[in-house]
Amino acid sequence: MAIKGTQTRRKLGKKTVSELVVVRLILYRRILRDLAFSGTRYVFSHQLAASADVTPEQLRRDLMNVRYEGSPTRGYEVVVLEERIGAFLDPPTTQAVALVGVGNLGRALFAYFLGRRPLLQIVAAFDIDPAKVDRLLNGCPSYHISEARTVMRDKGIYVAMIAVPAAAAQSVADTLVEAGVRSLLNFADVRLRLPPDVYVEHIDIGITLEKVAFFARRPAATKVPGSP
Amino acid sequence: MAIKGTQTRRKLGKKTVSELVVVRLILYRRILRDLAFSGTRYVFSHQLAASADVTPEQLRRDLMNVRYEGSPTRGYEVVVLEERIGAFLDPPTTQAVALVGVGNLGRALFAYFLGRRPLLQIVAAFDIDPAKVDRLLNGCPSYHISEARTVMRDKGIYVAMIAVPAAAAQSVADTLVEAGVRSLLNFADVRLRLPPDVYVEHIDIGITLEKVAFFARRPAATKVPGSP
DNA sequence: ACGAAGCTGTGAAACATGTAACAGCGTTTT
DNA sequence: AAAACGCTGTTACATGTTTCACAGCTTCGT
Repeated sequence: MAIKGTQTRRKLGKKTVSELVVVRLILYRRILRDLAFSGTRYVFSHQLAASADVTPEQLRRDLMNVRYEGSPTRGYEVVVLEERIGAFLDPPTTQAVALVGVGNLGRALFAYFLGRRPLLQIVAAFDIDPAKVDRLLNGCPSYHISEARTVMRDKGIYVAMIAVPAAAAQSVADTLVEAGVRSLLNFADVRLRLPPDVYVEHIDIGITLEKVAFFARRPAATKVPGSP
Repeated sequence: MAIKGTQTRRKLGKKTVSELVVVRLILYRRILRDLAFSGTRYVFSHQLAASADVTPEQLRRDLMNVRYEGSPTRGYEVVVLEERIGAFLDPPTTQAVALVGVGNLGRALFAYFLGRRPLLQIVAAFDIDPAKVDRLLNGCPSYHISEARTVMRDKGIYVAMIAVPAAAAQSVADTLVEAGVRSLLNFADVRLRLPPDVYVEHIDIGITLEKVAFFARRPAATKVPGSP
Protein backbone atom coordinates (compact mmCIF):
# COMPACT_ATOMS: atom_id res chain seq x y z
CA MET A 1 0.00 0.00 0.00
CA ALA A 2 2.74 2.31 0.95
CA ILE A 3 0.73 5.48 0.79
CA LYS A 4 -0.96 5.91 4.03
CA GLY A 5 -2.39 2.52 4.59
CA THR A 6 -1.63 0.77 7.76
CA GLN A 7 -0.36 -2.38 6.27
CA THR A 8 2.96 -2.29 7.96
CA ARG A 9 2.82 -4.10 11.22
CA ARG A 10 5.21 -5.40 13.75
CA LYS A 11 4.97 -8.50 15.77
CA LEU A 12 5.49 -8.06 19.45
CA GLY A 13 5.03 -10.97 21.72
CA LYS A 14 1.99 -12.58 20.22
CA LYS A 15 0.22 -9.55 18.98
CA THR A 16 0.72 -7.32 16.02
CA VAL A 17 0.58 -3.55 16.19
CA SER A 18 -0.55 -1.27 13.41
CA GLU A 19 1.15 1.94 12.35
CA LEU A 20 -1.78 3.98 13.54
CA VAL A 21 -1.43 2.65 17.04
CA VAL A 22 2.29 3.30 17.09
CA VAL A 23 1.82 6.87 15.94
CA ARG A 24 -0.76 7.52 18.60
CA LEU A 25 1.38 5.99 21.30
CA ILE A 26 4.22 8.28 20.31
CA LEU A 27 1.87 11.20 20.58
CA TYR A 28 0.56 10.12 23.97
CA ARG A 29 4.05 9.88 25.28
CA ARG A 30 4.87 13.34 24.09
CA ILE A 31 1.87 14.71 25.92
CA LEU A 32 2.76 12.74 29.03
CA ARG A 33 6.22 14.28 28.97
CA ASP A 34 4.72 17.73 28.96
CA LEU A 35 2.39 16.78 31.78
CA ALA A 36 5.22 15.37 33.84
CA PHE A 37 7.23 18.49 33.18
CA SER A 38 4.42 20.66 34.41
CA GLY A 39 4.21 18.62 37.58
CA THR A 40 1.01 16.66 36.96
CA ARG A 41 0.98 13.33 38.76
CA TYR A 42 -2.13 11.59 37.55
CA VAL A 43 -4.24 11.82 34.44
CA PHE A 44 -7.56 10.32 33.33
CA SER A 45 -8.16 8.81 29.95
CA HIS A 46 -10.54 11.54 28.91
CA GLN A 47 -7.99 14.25 29.69
CA LEU A 48 -5.20 12.60 27.81
CA ALA A 49 -7.55 11.76 25.01
CA ALA A 50 -8.65 15.36 24.70
CA SER A 51 -5.06 16.51 24.41
CA ALA A 52 -4.39 13.96 21.71
CA ASP A 53 -7.64 14.68 19.90
CA VAL A 54 -8.85 11.14 20.22
CA THR A 55 -11.78 9.48 21.95
CA PRO A 56 -11.16 8.11 25.45
CA GLU A 57 -12.14 4.66 24.28
CA GLN A 58 -9.51 4.68 21.62
CA LEU A 59 -6.89 5.85 24.03
CA ARG A 60 -7.68 3.07 26.45
CA ARG A 61 -7.67 0.55 23.66
CA ASP A 62 -4.29 1.76 22.47
CA LEU A 63 -2.95 1.48 25.98
CA MET A 64 -3.92 -2.15 26.07
CA ASN A 65 -0.78 -2.74 24.05
CA VAL A 66 1.30 -1.35 26.85
CA ARG A 67 1.66 -3.32 30.03
CA TYR A 68 0.15 -0.97 32.54
CA GLU A 69 -3.23 -0.61 34.12
CA GLY A 70 -4.58 2.61 35.47
CA SER A 71 -6.53 3.01 38.66
CA PRO A 72 -10.26 3.68 38.30
CA THR A 73 -10.05 6.42 40.84
CA ARG A 74 -6.77 8.19 40.12
CA GLY A 75 -6.41 7.40 36.47
CA TYR A 76 -2.92 6.80 35.13
CA GLU A 77 0.23 7.77 36.93
CA VAL A 78 1.91 10.09 34.47
CA VAL A 79 5.53 9.10 34.85
CA VAL A 80 4.80 5.40 35.02
CA LEU A 81 2.67 5.42 31.92
CA GLU A 82 5.26 7.45 30.08
CA GLU A 83 7.90 4.99 31.12
CA ARG A 84 5.75 2.06 30.05
CA ILE A 85 5.05 3.45 26.61
CA GLY A 86 8.75 4.10 26.31
CA ALA A 87 9.51 0.48 27.12
CA PHE A 88 7.19 -0.49 24.34
CA LEU A 89 8.41 1.98 21.74
CA ASP A 90 12.05 2.60 22.35
CA PRO A 91 14.85 0.65 20.82
CA PRO A 92 16.99 -1.13 23.41
CA THR A 93 19.93 1.01 22.41
CA THR A 94 20.66 4.35 20.77
CA GLN A 95 20.15 4.19 17.02
CA ALA A 96 22.58 5.77 14.62
CA VAL A 97 21.06 7.72 11.75
CA ALA A 98 22.55 8.99 8.52
CA LEU A 99 21.44 12.15 6.78
CA VAL A 100 21.83 12.42 3.04
CA GLY A 101 21.62 15.90 1.55
CA VAL A 102 22.78 18.95 3.43
CA GLY A 103 20.70 21.66 1.77
CA ASN A 104 18.16 23.83 3.53
CA LEU A 105 16.07 20.88 4.52
CA GLY A 106 19.04 18.91 5.75
CA ARG A 107 20.12 21.81 7.92
CA ALA A 108 16.60 22.14 9.26
CA LEU A 109 16.79 18.50 10.27
CA PHE A 110 20.06 19.08 12.05
CA ALA A 111 18.49 21.93 13.91
CA TYR A 112 15.62 19.68 14.80
CA PHE A 113 17.89 17.08 16.33
CA LEU A 114 19.89 19.52 18.37
CA GLY A 115 19.32 18.88 22.01
CA ARG A 116 16.56 16.31 21.85
CA ARG A 117 16.09 12.71 20.75
CA PRO A 118 18.83 11.06 22.69
CA LEU A 119 17.70 7.74 21.25
CA LEU A 120 18.24 8.74 17.66
CA GLN A 121 21.43 10.41 16.63
CA ILE A 122 22.73 11.71 13.35
CA VAL A 123 26.23 10.31 13.20
CA ALA A 124 27.01 10.87 9.54
CA ALA A 125 25.97 13.27 6.78
CA PHE A 126 26.41 12.77 3.05
CA ASP A 127 26.31 15.07 0.07
CA ILE A 128 27.81 15.43 -3.39
CA ASP A 129 28.78 19.08 -3.10
CA PRO A 130 32.54 19.22 -2.44
CA ALA A 131 31.98 22.38 -0.42
CA LYS A 132 29.80 20.50 2.05
CA VAL A 133 31.87 17.37 2.35
CA ASP A 134 34.62 16.49 4.84
CA ARG A 135 33.51 19.00 7.37
CA LEU A 136 31.90 18.97 10.75
CA LEU A 137 28.25 19.99 10.86
CA ASN A 138 26.91 20.40 14.35
CA GLY A 139 29.58 18.04 15.48
CA CYS A 140 28.71 15.48 12.83
CA PRO A 141 31.19 14.54 10.12
CA SER A 142 30.11 14.82 6.49
CA TYR A 143 31.28 12.59 3.67
CA HIS A 144 30.89 12.30 -0.05
CA ILE A 145 28.06 9.98 -0.94
CA SER A 146 30.47 7.60 -2.60
CA GLU A 147 31.81 6.75 0.82
CA ALA A 148 28.40 5.75 2.11
CA ARG A 149 29.02 2.05 2.00
CA THR A 150 32.20 2.12 4.02
CA VAL A 151 31.06 4.70 6.53
CA MET A 152 27.73 3.07 7.21
CA ARG A 153 29.30 -0.32 7.69
CA ASP A 154 31.88 1.07 10.06
CA LYS A 155 29.42 3.00 12.14
CA GLY A 156 26.66 0.41 12.10
CA ILE A 157 24.01 2.70 10.61
CA TYR A 158 20.73 1.15 9.57
CA VAL A 159 18.43 4.16 9.43
CA ALA A 160 18.78 7.04 6.99
CA MET A 161 16.99 10.23 6.03
CA ILE A 162 16.94 11.35 2.41
CA ALA A 163 16.80 15.11 1.91
CA VAL A 164 18.04 15.51 -1.64
CA PRO A 165 16.31 16.82 -4.78
CA ALA A 166 13.69 14.51 -6.23
CA ALA A 167 15.78 13.67 -9.26
CA ALA A 168 18.58 12.25 -7.14
CA ALA A 169 16.47 10.42 -4.57
CA GLN A 170 16.10 7.04 -6.21
CA SER A 171 19.79 6.66 -6.90
CA VAL A 172 20.63 7.72 -3.37
CA ALA A 173 18.16 5.21 -2.03
CA ASP A 174 19.71 2.44 -4.10
CA THR A 175 23.12 3.33 -2.76
CA LEU A 176 21.85 3.27 0.80
CA VAL A 177 20.18 -0.09 0.37
CA GLU A 178 23.42 -1.36 -1.06
CA ALA A 179 25.10 -0.07 2.07
CA GLY A 180 22.75 -2.13 4.21
CA VAL A 181 20.12 0.36 5.28
CA ARG A 182 16.96 -1.19 6.70
CA SER A 183 14.73 1.77 7.17
CA LEU A 184 14.35 5.09 5.36
CA LEU A 185 12.72 8.42 5.85
CA ASN A 186 12.33 10.08 2.48
CA PHE A 187 11.64 13.78 2.05
CA ALA A 188 11.98 13.90 -1.71
CA ASP A 189 8.64 13.98 -3.46
CA VAL A 190 9.22 10.82 -5.39
CA ARG A 191 7.92 7.37 -4.66
CA LEU A 192 10.93 5.18 -4.08
CA ARG A 193 11.05 1.72 -5.52
CA LEU A 194 12.81 -0.55 -3.07
CA PRO A 195 13.07 -4.14 -1.93
CA PRO A 196 10.07 -5.09 0.20
CA ASP A 197 12.07 -5.72 3.35
CA VAL A 198 13.19 -2.11 3.55
CA TYR A 199 10.80 0.06 5.50
CA VAL A 200 10.15 3.46 3.93
CA GLU A 201 8.26 6.38 5.27
CA HIS A 202 7.52 9.20 2.86
CA ILE A 203 7.18 12.79 3.92
CA ASP A 204 5.89 14.14 0.68
CA ILE A 205 5.39 17.85 0.99
CA GLY A 206 4.07 18.20 -2.53
CA ILE A 207 1.29 15.70 -1.99
CA THR A 208 0.47 17.04 1.43
CA LEU A 209 0.25 20.53 0.06
CA GLU A 210 -2.09 19.59 -2.73
CA LYS A 211 -4.16 17.75 -0.20
CA VAL A 212 -4.44 20.82 1.96
CA ALA A 213 -5.33 22.89 -1.06
CA PHE A 214 -8.04 20.40 -1.96
CA PHE A 215 -9.63 20.30 1.46
CA ALA A 216 -9.29 24.03 1.85
CA ARG A 217 -11.90 24.54 -0.82
CA ARG A 218 -15.39 25.34 0.21
CA PRO A 219 -18.03 24.24 0.69
CA ALA A 220 -17.65 21.90 3.57
CA ALA A 221 -14.36 20.37 4.33
CA THR A 222 -15.82 18.87 7.44
CA LYS A 223 -14.82 16.38 10.02
CA VAL A 224 -17.35 13.60 10.02
CA PRO A 225 -19.75 12.71 12.81
CA GLY A 226 -18.36 13.31 16.21
CA SER A 227 -15.23 15.31 16.19
CA PRO A 228 -14.59 17.83 18.92
CA MET B 1 -9.34 11.44 14.40
CA ALA B 2 -6.88 13.97 13.26
CA ILE B 3 -3.84 11.77 13.47
CA LYS B 4 -3.85 9.74 10.40
CA GLY B 5 -7.38 8.63 10.32
CA THR B 6 -9.33 9.37 7.24
CA GLN B 7 -12.20 11.05 8.90
CA THR B 8 -11.98 14.19 6.89
CA ARG B 9 -14.10 13.95 3.81
CA ARG B 10 -15.40 16.23 1.21
CA LYS B 11 -18.72 16.16 -0.49
CA LEU B 12 -18.59 16.34 -4.22
CA GLY B 13 -21.78 16.02 -6.14
CA LYS B 14 -23.51 13.29 -4.23
CA LYS B 15 -20.54 11.33 -3.13
CA THR B 16 -17.98 11.82 -0.48
CA VAL B 17 -14.28 11.26 -0.97
CA SER B 18 -11.86 10.12 1.68
CA GLU B 19 -8.43 11.58 2.28
CA LEU B 20 -6.79 8.36 1.21
CA VAL B 21 -8.43 8.53 -2.17
CA VAL B 22 -7.41 12.15 -2.64
CA VAL B 23 -3.82 11.39 -1.78
CA ARG B 24 -3.70 8.53 -4.23
CA LEU B 25 -5.26 10.61 -6.98
CA ILE B 26 -2.61 13.25 -6.46
CA LEU B 27 0.01 10.57 -6.76
CA TYR B 28 -1.51 9.11 -9.91
CA ARG B 29 -1.51 12.49 -11.52
CA ARG B 30 2.11 13.02 -10.72
CA ILE B 31 2.97 9.73 -12.36
CA LEU B 32 0.83 10.59 -15.36
CA ARG B 33 2.71 13.85 -15.75
CA ASP B 34 5.97 11.98 -15.89
CA LEU B 35 4.54 9.55 -18.39
CA ALA B 36 3.24 12.33 -20.58
CA PHE B 37 6.59 14.03 -20.37
CA SER B 38 8.35 10.89 -21.49
CA GLY B 39 6.02 10.66 -24.47
CA THR B 40 3.80 7.77 -23.39
CA ARG B 41 0.33 7.97 -24.90
CA TYR B 42 -1.59 5.16 -23.27
CA VAL B 43 -1.29 3.29 -20.01
CA PHE B 44 -3.01 0.27 -18.49
CA SER B 45 -4.27 0.11 -14.97
CA HIS B 46 -1.72 -2.45 -13.94
CA GLN B 47 1.17 -0.30 -15.17
CA LEU B 48 -0.01 2.82 -13.43
CA ALA B 49 -0.82 0.79 -10.35
CA ALA B 50 2.66 -0.66 -10.25
CA SER B 51 4.19 2.80 -10.39
CA ALA B 52 1.99 3.97 -7.55
CA ASP B 53 2.57 0.80 -5.53
CA VAL B 54 -1.11 -0.03 -5.43
CA THR B 55 -3.21 -2.90 -6.73
CA PRO B 56 -4.84 -2.41 -10.14
CA GLU B 57 -8.25 -2.90 -8.58
CA GLN B 58 -7.71 -0.09 -6.19
CA LEU B 59 -6.51 2.18 -8.93
CA ARG B 60 -9.57 1.50 -11.05
CA ARG B 61 -11.75 2.01 -8.05
CA ASP B 62 -10.14 5.33 -7.26
CA LEU B 63 -10.60 6.41 -10.85
CA MET B 64 -14.33 5.86 -10.54
CA ASN B 65 -14.37 9.21 -8.76
CA VAL B 66 -13.05 10.90 -11.85
CA ARG B 67 -15.24 11.21 -14.88
CA TYR B 68 -13.32 9.27 -17.46
CA GLU B 69 -13.50 5.76 -18.76
CA GLY B 70 -10.56 3.92 -20.24
CA SER B 71 -10.68 1.68 -23.26
CA PRO B 72 -10.45 -2.05 -22.61
CA THR B 73 -7.91 -2.38 -25.35
CA ARG B 74 -5.74 0.70 -25.13
CA GLY B 75 -6.10 1.48 -21.46
CA TYR B 76 -6.21 5.12 -20.40
CA GLU B 77 -5.11 7.98 -22.55
CA VAL B 78 -2.40 9.58 -20.44
CA VAL B 79 -3.02 13.26 -21.08
CA VAL B 80 -6.78 12.93 -20.87
CA LEU B 81 -6.69 11.06 -17.59
CA GLU B 82 -4.24 13.56 -16.19
CA GLU B 83 -6.51 16.37 -17.23
CA ARG B 84 -9.53 14.65 -15.72
CA ILE B 85 -7.89 14.07 -12.39
CA GLY B 86 -6.85 17.69 -12.48
CA ALA B 87 -10.43 18.78 -13.03
CA PHE B 88 -11.37 16.82 -9.97
CA LEU B 89 -8.56 17.96 -7.72
CA ASP B 90 -7.64 21.44 -8.72
CA PRO B 91 -9.14 24.56 -7.31
CA PRO B 92 -10.92 26.65 -9.92
CA THR B 93 -8.44 29.43 -9.40
CA THR B 94 -4.90 29.92 -8.14
CA GLN B 95 -4.71 29.76 -4.38
CA ALA B 96 -2.67 32.20 -2.37
CA VAL B 97 -0.60 30.74 0.45
CA ALA B 98 1.12 32.37 3.38
CA LEU B 99 4.29 31.06 4.95
CA VAL B 100 4.98 31.75 8.60
CA GLY B 101 8.54 31.27 9.77
CA VAL B 102 11.52 31.90 7.53
CA GLY B 103 14.13 29.69 9.13
CA ASN B 104 15.85 26.77 7.45
CA LEU B 105 12.61 24.94 6.95
CA GLY B 106 10.87 28.00 5.60
CA ARG B 107 13.61 28.55 3.08
CA ALA B 108 13.46 24.91 2.07
CA LEU B 109 9.78 25.42 1.38
CA PHE B 110 10.50 28.44 -0.76
CA ALA B 111 12.98 26.39 -2.71
CA TYR B 112 10.36 23.73 -3.12
CA PHE B 113 7.88 26.15 -4.62
CA LEU B 114 10.31 27.67 -7.06
CA GLY B 115 9.26 26.85 -10.56
CA ARG B 116 6.44 24.42 -9.93
CA ARG B 117 2.96 24.44 -8.46
CA PRO B 118 1.42 27.20 -10.48
CA LEU B 119 -1.85 26.57 -8.65
CA LEU B 120 -0.47 27.31 -5.24
CA GLN B 121 1.61 30.37 -4.67
CA ILE B 122 3.35 31.81 -1.66
CA VAL B 123 2.33 35.44 -1.73
CA ALA B 124 3.34 36.47 1.77
CA ALA B 125 5.88 35.41 4.38
CA PHE B 126 5.80 36.24 8.08
CA ASP B 127 8.35 36.14 10.86
CA ILE B 128 9.21 37.90 14.09
CA ASP B 129 12.88 38.41 13.41
CA PRO B 130 13.37 42.06 12.36
CA ALA B 131 16.23 40.96 10.12
CA LYS B 132 13.91 38.81 8.06
CA VAL B 133 11.01 41.19 7.82
CA ASP B 134 10.16 43.79 5.18
CA ARG B 135 12.28 42.16 2.55
CA LEU B 136 11.76 40.28 -0.66
CA LEU B 137 12.39 36.53 -0.47
CA ASN B 138 12.29 34.86 -3.86
CA GLY B 139 10.12 37.69 -5.03
CA CYS B 140 7.77 37.35 -2.09
CA PRO B 141 7.35 40.15 0.44
CA SER B 142 7.88 39.37 4.12
CA TYR B 143 6.07 41.01 7.01
CA HIS B 144 6.10 41.00 10.76
CA ILE B 145 3.60 38.51 12.11
CA SER B 146 1.66 41.32 13.74
CA GLU B 147 0.62 42.46 10.29
CA ALA B 148 -0.85 39.07 9.43
CA ARG B 149 -4.43 40.11 9.84
CA THR B 150 -4.23 43.07 7.50
CA VAL B 151 -2.05 41.44 4.90
CA MET B 152 -4.07 38.25 4.70
CA ARG B 153 -7.31 40.14 4.39
CA ASP B 154 -5.92 42.34 1.66
CA LYS B 155 -4.45 39.49 -0.33
CA GLY B 156 -7.30 37.06 0.21
CA ILE B 157 -5.15 34.33 1.74
CA TYR B 158 -6.93 31.35 3.24
CA VAL B 159 -4.17 28.74 3.34
CA ALA B 160 -1.04 28.97 5.45
CA MET B 161 2.01 26.93 6.31
CA ILE B 162 3.48 27.06 9.79
CA ALA B 163 7.24 26.56 9.97
CA VAL B 164 8.09 28.04 13.33
CA PRO B 165 9.53 26.47 16.49
CA ALA B 166 7.12 24.26 18.39
CA ALA B 167 6.81 26.69 21.26
CA ALA B 168 5.47 29.43 19.01
CA ALA B 169 3.20 27.35 16.82
CA GLN B 170 -0.02 27.49 18.80
CA SER B 171 0.05 31.24 19.15
CA VAL B 172 0.84 31.66 15.46
CA ALA B 173 -2.04 29.37 14.60
CA ASP B 174 -4.40 31.40 16.76
CA THR B 175 -3.30 34.56 15.01
CA LEU B 176 -3.85 32.99 11.62
CA VAL B 177 -7.30 31.75 12.50
CA GLU B 178 -8.06 35.24 13.72
CA ALA B 179 -6.94 36.47 10.33
CA GLY B 180 -9.43 34.21 8.63
CA VAL B 181 -7.36 31.21 7.62
CA ARG B 182 -9.35 28.12 6.67
CA SER B 183 -6.69 25.55 6.14
CA LEU B 184 -3.27 24.95 7.68
CA LEU B 185 -0.19 22.91 7.06
CA ASN B 186 1.74 22.64 10.29
CA PHE B 187 5.38 21.58 10.45
CA ALA B 188 5.88 22.24 14.14
CA ASP B 189 5.80 19.08 16.19
CA VAL B 190 2.93 20.17 18.33
CA ARG B 191 -0.69 19.21 18.07
CA LEU B 192 -2.60 22.39 17.37
CA ARG B 193 -5.86 23.04 19.09
CA LEU B 194 -8.18 24.83 16.68
CA PRO B 195 -11.82 25.39 15.84
CA PRO B 196 -13.27 22.34 14.13
CA ASP B 197 -13.99 24.09 10.85
CA VAL B 198 -10.32 24.79 10.21
CA TYR B 199 -8.63 22.00 8.33
CA VAL B 200 -5.18 21.11 9.65
CA GLU B 201 -2.61 18.79 8.24
CA HIS B 202 0.34 17.95 10.45
CA ILE B 203 3.76 17.12 9.12
CA ASP B 204 5.27 15.96 12.34
CA ILE B 205 8.85 15.05 11.76
CA GLY B 206 9.42 14.00 15.33
CA ILE B 207 6.61 11.48 15.28
CA THR B 208 7.53 10.21 11.86
CA LEU B 209 11.10 9.73 12.93
CA GLU B 210 10.19 7.77 16.01
CA LYS B 211 7.92 5.69 13.87
CA VAL B 212 10.72 4.89 11.48
CA ALA B 213 12.98 4.05 14.39
CA PHE B 214 10.33 1.73 15.75
CA PHE B 215 9.74 -0.16 12.54
CA ALA B 216 13.44 -0.26 11.80
CA ARG B 217 13.94 -2.65 14.67
CA ARG B 218 14.27 -6.29 13.91
CA PRO B 219 12.92 -8.81 13.73
CA ALA B 220 10.35 -8.43 11.08
CA ALA B 221 9.09 -5.06 10.13
CA THR B 222 7.20 -6.59 7.28
CA LYS B 223 4.61 -5.56 4.81
CA VAL B 224 1.62 -7.82 5.15
CA PRO B 225 0.35 -10.34 2.61
CA GLY B 226 0.83 -9.30 -0.91
CA SER B 227 3.15 -6.42 -1.32
CA PRO B 228 5.43 -6.31 -4.35
C1' DA C 1 -21.50 -0.64 55.96
C1' DC C 2 -23.80 0.06 52.06
C1' DG C 3 -25.04 2.43 47.91
C1' DA C 4 -23.76 5.71 44.43
C1' DA C 5 -20.48 7.59 41.38
C1' DG C 6 -16.93 7.50 38.16
C1' DC C 7 -13.39 5.52 36.17
C1' DT C 8 -10.99 1.45 33.71
C1' DG C 9 -10.58 -2.79 30.53
C1' DT C 10 -12.62 -5.32 27.05
C1' DG C 11 -16.15 -8.11 24.19
C1' DA C 12 -19.28 -7.12 20.61
C1' DA C 13 -21.39 -4.10 17.01
C1' DA C 14 -20.75 -0.55 13.46
C1' DC C 15 -18.12 1.38 10.14
C1' DA C 16 -14.52 2.26 6.66
C1' DT C 17 -11.18 0.39 3.67
C1' DG C 18 -9.05 -2.70 0.63
C1' DT C 19 -9.41 -7.19 -2.12
C1' DA C 20 -11.35 -10.43 -4.98
C1' DA C 21 -14.63 -11.91 -8.35
C1' DC C 22 -17.28 -11.15 -12.39
C1' DA C 23 -20.02 -9.17 -16.29
C1' DG C 24 -19.33 -6.39 -20.52
C1' DC C 25 -16.99 -4.99 -24.47
C1' DG C 26 -13.56 -3.87 -28.15
C1' DT C 27 -9.82 -6.21 -30.67
C1' DT C 28 -7.43 -9.89 -32.50
C1' DT C 29 -7.25 -14.66 -34.11
C1' DT C 30 -8.77 -18.74 -36.31
C1' DA D 1 -17.88 -14.64 -38.65
C1' DA D 2 -17.36 -16.61 -34.34
C1' DA D 3 -14.63 -17.50 -30.54
C1' DA D 4 -11.08 -16.24 -27.43
C1' DC D 5 -8.47 -12.84 -25.14
C1' DG D 6 -7.44 -9.05 -22.12
C1' DC D 7 -8.71 -5.12 -20.24
C1' DT D 8 -12.25 -2.03 -17.82
C1' DG D 9 -16.15 -0.77 -14.36
C1' DT D 10 -18.66 -2.46 -10.65
C1' DT D 11 -20.68 -5.32 -7.38
C1' DA D 12 -19.94 -8.52 -3.52
C1' DC D 13 -16.78 -10.03 0.09
C1' DA D 14 -13.03 -9.86 3.73
C1' DT D 15 -10.18 -7.37 6.68
C1' DG D 16 -8.93 -3.76 9.79
C1' DT D 17 -10.25 0.08 12.74
C1' DT D 18 -13.22 2.72 15.63
C1' DT D 19 -17.15 3.22 18.51
C1' DC D 20 -20.50 1.44 21.67
C1' DA D 21 -21.84 -0.80 25.77
C1' DC D 22 -21.21 -2.91 29.96
C1' DA D 23 -19.03 -5.51 33.91
C1' DG D 24 -15.76 -4.76 37.66
C1' DC D 25 -13.19 -2.11 40.84
C1' DT D 26 -12.11 1.66 44.32
C1' DT D 27 -13.15 5.49 46.67
C1' DC D 28 -16.50 8.76 48.79
C1' DG D 29 -20.68 10.11 51.11
C1' DT D 30 -24.29 8.97 53.77
